Amino acid sequence: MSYIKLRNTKKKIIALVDCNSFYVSCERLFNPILNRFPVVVLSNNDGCVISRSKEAKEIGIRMGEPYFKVKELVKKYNVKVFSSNYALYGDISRRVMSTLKRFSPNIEFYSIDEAFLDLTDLAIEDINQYIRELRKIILKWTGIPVSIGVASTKTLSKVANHVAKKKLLGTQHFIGENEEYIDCALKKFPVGDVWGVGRQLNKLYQKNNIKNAFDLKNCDNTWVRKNTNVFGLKTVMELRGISCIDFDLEEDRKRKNCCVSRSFGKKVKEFETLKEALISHCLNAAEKIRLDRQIVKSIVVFIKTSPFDKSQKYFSRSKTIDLPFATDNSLELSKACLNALEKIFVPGYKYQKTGVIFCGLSDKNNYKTNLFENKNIMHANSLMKAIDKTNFRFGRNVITTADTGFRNNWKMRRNHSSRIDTSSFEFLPTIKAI
DNA sequence: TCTGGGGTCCTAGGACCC
DNA sequence: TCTGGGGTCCTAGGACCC
Repeated sequence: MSYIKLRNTKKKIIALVDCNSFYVSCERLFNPILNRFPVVVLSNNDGCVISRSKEAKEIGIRMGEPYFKVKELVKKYNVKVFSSNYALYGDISRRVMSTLKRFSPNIEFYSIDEAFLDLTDLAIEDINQYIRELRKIILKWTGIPVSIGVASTKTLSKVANHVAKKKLLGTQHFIGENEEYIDCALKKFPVGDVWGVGRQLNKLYQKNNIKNAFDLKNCDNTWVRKNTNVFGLKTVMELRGISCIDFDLEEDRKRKNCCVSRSFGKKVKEFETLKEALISHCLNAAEKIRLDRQIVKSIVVFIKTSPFDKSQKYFSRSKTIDLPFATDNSLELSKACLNALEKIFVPGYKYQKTGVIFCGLSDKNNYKTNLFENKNIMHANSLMKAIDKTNFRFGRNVITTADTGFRNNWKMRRNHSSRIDTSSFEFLPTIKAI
């Protein structure tokens, strides 16, 4: 029985390059004194720990843990704490990725701190030496330490990468090794840590006595397909060394959806404040899609209370609005958002979050204008261009609509920002020549 | 007091049609 | 008027990732 089409039986050589404690490494790059301390970076709103230095991991700070729960540890061990600075991390990420691109044209930018490289067709004599060299060059050129795992499939290269990190080797490869060597690593690898196995699948596998990656590799195909989905089976095949998760090589891949949402700094009850936050998110999303030259035909607006708040019943509601014409016009979009919010707002709740999702984005260039569309569309286009240009030059939200308000009493907490800005001269390091 | 945000993909189930 | 099977398309919700 064959569920999955196998395109190419030739064994591949796939490297996964992953930046170590990426956000922490970025902060340390501009402030080397931090190398002497445990460091953590917090999520938006200073909510959870999302990046930890090696030392922070060692004293027992867990990934994703709420900040207020680790404050004791932070104090005790003098941990340096930072609010996230995505502009900085994005910039450093681009430096790392453009360095990697020199090494293989077949590269998939998988996330802000990870990339897959297809090395199959390169003439590499000694793979081990090659990836060690690669690691050294990235550190030298960008200042960011990385780990590299190499194997014949993406899933196995993820395993190799974990092993490299855990053993503090920096690199680990499964290419050219015999089956027993790989199996030995898989036996020590908890099934819940396998790429593609989340909380639910882990629960299912544990219940069926599938404890590690080796157990999963040897599962019966029919059982896996019946009890999970096609992804589940692809993962199993990949553990066997059969590549079935393709590379996405599209470099300027455009997003299909665009979501902007934030938790509030403190809970919000009034419609007015919800409105101000929502419109502000809507304007940010609109600016994002204009930057990508995309337009949107349908939007979802949502409001919700905190699932952790025991003082009230959890409440969450959303509304989808289909626009008469696809657009990137901030004014049209905020009008639609407001309309949706009015329909879903229920007074009496302490809200934690609101947001907007632009769904099914399409390319503005391919869009044919409609006979019934507003004749003022050209004017609207130049207005949006003028707003975007001004905001780019003088800072975000210099020009905005009155609906976003002036009180800003919904804004998130950001008490530990390093405020590093790579486009500012102020942050250039000073070198003393003696 | 304080628990992130932004994506992608899959599936089940409903609506609709022949 | 009632009944059945099978196909397609759409959508909401869930699972997963970093």
